[in-house]
Amino acid sequence: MTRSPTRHPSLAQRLRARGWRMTPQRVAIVAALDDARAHTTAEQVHDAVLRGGHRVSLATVYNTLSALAAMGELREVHAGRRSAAFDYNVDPHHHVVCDVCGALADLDPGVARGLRLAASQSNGFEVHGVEVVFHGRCRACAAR
Amino acid sequence: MTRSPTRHPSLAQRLRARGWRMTPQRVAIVAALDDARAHTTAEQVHDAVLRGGHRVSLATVYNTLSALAAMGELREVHAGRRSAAFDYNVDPHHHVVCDVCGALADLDPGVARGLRLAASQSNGFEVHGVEVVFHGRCRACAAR
DNA sequence: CTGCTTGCAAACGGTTTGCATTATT
DNA sequence: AATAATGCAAACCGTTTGCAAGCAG
Repeated sequence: MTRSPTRHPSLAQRLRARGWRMTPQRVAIVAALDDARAHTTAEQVHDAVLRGGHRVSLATVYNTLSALAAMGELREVHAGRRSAAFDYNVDPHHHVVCDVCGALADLDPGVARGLRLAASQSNGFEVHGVEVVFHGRCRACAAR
Repeated sequence: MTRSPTRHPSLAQRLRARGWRMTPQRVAIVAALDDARAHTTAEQVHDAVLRGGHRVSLATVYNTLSALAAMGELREVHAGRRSAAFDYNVDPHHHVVCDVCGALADLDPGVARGLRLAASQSNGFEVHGVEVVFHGRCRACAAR
């Protein structure tokens, strides 16, 4: 089969290809992200790394996640007043966030399809992205 | 002309009607809000009050704006990582925010009309509100 | 006179940074 | 060896809070 040798399927490989030094800390952080494959905060990633038996400072987790977000390997989501979430899924989609417990869930990607165009016509604004966050109560919190 | 005596057109009057003690600090804050009639941060309101020759602590501004938001007289908007904005316009509408200078502008209220229903069908989620924030660069920042 | 409101200053929580040390390439 | 990444602790910034003093109703 013909496969371009410059394609790197895993996150770790893509980072290596970008010239990233793959320190044990970065390996552990990337492993935690691959394992979760979901919205995670810096603290959650840090906890997961520690639980895995590795010692990484929270500052390094923050720096690493921010760098990954800056290069488009993660998407940073600021939902409400709580801490930032880093989304493993970088495809365009939106979220619902629970006002009570802060839970973050995905919304159908078909929703809000025509919105981007509409925004670009607003005040000569140059649109880079859209953050659509519905807030309310998740099923669990609404039940009690 | 027939006008109900229980209707209070001004913000100050509505607050009085709710039993709020109209201290000089609150009068000054409300005056600043009425004057701006726009998105303002706590700091901006504080500055405006000081410029008007009144002495109000920043803590009081924060407490007052939060209370007004809690009673629906302002809408709190969290756009991106910057500080919260308090929106004088509480009617449903959305925003565009500049990644460079943080400027916040309104978006056509017709946009995103069907979104709320869609969200309410997501995971049994009970929707209280929607924050739709487009980000990118405003005309001024895109020009330089 | 009652108790809500204020101001201060300190605490707070998430995040970033300066700098000396360490480790990858 | 050269250079990039780490850890620590302190700084940071927006926001909140505890408590004594003040003032509106």
